[in-house]
Amino acid sequence: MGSSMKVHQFARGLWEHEPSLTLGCCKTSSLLLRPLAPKLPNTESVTATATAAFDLKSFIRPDSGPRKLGSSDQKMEATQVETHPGGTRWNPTQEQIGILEMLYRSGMRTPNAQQIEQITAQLGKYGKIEGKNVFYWFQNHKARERQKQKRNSILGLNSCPRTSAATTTITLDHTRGQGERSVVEEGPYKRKCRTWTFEGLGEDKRYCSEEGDKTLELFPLHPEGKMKG
Amino acid sequence: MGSSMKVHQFARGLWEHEPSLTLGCCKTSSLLLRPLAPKLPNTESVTATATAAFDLKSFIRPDSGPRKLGSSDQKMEATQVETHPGGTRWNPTQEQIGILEMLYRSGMRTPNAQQIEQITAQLGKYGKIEGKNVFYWFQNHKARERQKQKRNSILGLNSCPRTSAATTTITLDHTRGQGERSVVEEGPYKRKCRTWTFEGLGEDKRYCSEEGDKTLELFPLHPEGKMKG
DNA sequence: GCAAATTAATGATTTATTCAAG
DNA sequence: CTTGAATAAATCATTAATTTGC
Repeated sequence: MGSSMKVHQFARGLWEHEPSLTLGCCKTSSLLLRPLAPKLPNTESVTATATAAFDLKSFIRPDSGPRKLGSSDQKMEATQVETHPGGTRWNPTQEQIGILEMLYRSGMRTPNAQQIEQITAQLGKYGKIEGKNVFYWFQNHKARERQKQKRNSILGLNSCPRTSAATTTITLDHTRGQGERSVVEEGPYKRKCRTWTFEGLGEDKRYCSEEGDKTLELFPLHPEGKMKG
Repeated sequence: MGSSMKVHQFARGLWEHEPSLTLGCCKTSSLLLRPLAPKLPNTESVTATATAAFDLKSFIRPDSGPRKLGSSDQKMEATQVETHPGGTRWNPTQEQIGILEMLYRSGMRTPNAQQIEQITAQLGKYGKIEGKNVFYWFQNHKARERQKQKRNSILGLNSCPRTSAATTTITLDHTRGQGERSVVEEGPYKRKCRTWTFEGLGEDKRYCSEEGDKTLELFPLHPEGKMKG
């Protein structure tokens, strides 16, 4: 709402070729952040006051900006390419796919971090792979199996009464600890239950102090910030 | 490519009370995987062959498994509970919200891993917080601002012609290096462009060897497997 | 036989929905 | 009712297949 205040203008130049940046302060008392704005009253309307020095700039950092076309000399950034031979995206090997499908057929659908770690470790023996690849694979495979099934149920609604015999989808229990299911999840988008009741379970600390800062450890996506070296 | 070779057998152990499973072959020539099924013609029909020994069992690991009812002795896996004092979900402080809104108003929408890391580090000074909280906050805030706006455009379609003046959503460029936008993203679900074409960009190695194994570093969600200490 | 041009798959993201804690 | 968390659906954008012209 209110907000008024201007936001820094930033050099439009667009990051890319190191835009002097000047990230506001930094240097001295970097990070003021106004330790304790009493209440920061009525919701947003953030009045520009409050909040803090802090300079978004230090965050924003567009990273791999636009680039679309032009930009001609790209400097290449080169050399970092290292391995990463031809592809940008994961290109699974037959072994990897085989194992993943096996897991899928055995009923696994949305492996948790721990499982993904293990799977990734194993699949890594057959080719380059990252945890997110495993995650995405399950997401996509699940979704595509679903739509494939929907298609079939619409088109062949009559033929093939039952006895599909093949692929019965073993369905063990990884799914989500449901009691039921076992029939190849179909139906009109039914959710089983999501949160896994893992009340206990690590999750300790993480007061976000300076240290390990594993916060980033396992959260979302966005490959750009691969944090690299 | 080919690779073939075997996968270690793993100690069955876990898997609760190992359900015979017998996922197809296993045992002898573990991991045949049919190095190169010429075409694997008509889609699925997975035939059960292929795939491999490898023992899902070692992966699956029901973790927080079913639990819902029955299943009685769960072995508990216990001890992992650790801290995780009173709350299950992030409870942002005023400072944190203020900063996040500031960033949001400045145009940030989907911060990448690096940005999230920084933001988390900062916000951590005002209270417990994890990277995923930041991520989710942006996701939700964006979505909700959008629907709020949709509501408004439908309801007040007439009143308040334009000149909303307030919050213009500065929109710098973090968003995604677009050229346009700047008008408060609205409209009927319009996408701007996504992939950043950052061909170069670190991303080096990660052949998933044994070492660092940062694979898990930044991938999806699923808090249970917090991997903890 | 190949390589450009198409098309089919499918990896990676983003948006929309849903759930549930507070 | 608000909103953190998570999942599903919709999209994009590459990559491999496949086709086509020479």
